[in-house]
Amino acid sequence: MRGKRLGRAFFRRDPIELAPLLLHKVLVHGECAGRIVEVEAYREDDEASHSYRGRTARNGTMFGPPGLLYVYFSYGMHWCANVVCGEEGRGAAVLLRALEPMIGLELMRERRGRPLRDRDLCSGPGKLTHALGVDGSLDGHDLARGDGPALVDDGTAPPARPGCSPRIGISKAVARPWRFFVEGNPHVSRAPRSTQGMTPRAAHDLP
DNA sequence: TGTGCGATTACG
DNA sequence: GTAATCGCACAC
Repeated sequence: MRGKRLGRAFFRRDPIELAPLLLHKVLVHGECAGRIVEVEAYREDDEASHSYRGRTARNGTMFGPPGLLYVYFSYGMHWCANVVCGEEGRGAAVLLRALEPMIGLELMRERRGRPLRDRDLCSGPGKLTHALGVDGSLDGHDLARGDGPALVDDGTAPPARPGCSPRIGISKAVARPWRFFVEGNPHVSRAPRSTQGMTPRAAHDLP
């Protein structure tokens, strides 16, 4: 994987600004790598965010410095990975929802344990962590330095016009269109794979 | 100390 | 459409 590891300054932004910038960056872990094609922004003043009611045992990592990996256990079965962002102590993060597999597809298929098409390997937040071997032991890992998982810029620019839609699987703040994805990419987790004419700017005025 | 439910997935 | 599966957050 040729490219440069993203440093802490890159992550020191509002999640709604950072989220579309993460599209086309590459998540690297061990022998596997995949290009980010779908993310969701979660702000601290956002009822759908784990950080909305302040720091707890589960979400402590969200309040750490930007660039930490926040990994939590979902539905008693799956791990989900986020990138902590904004100033330290804020409680903002971007959820990684789908990757386009690039390297280590056979290992991904082996981990996932099913005869899957490429597009089924990492097309969901629980799927991508499983495929890349990311679990709770990596909660709090610093993506900005050292070994282990990294976010890499391989020179591919983010999409000029990312898709934008409401976030998936939440029951609060459902109208906020803070899910961003690579329009038309087959590795995106699920419909809508095309934008609904929403813009993140408009979202700031939504309940 | 009890319990409802979730930033999901896979299968019928 | 819905079972699986369990830790967390908050009510009691």
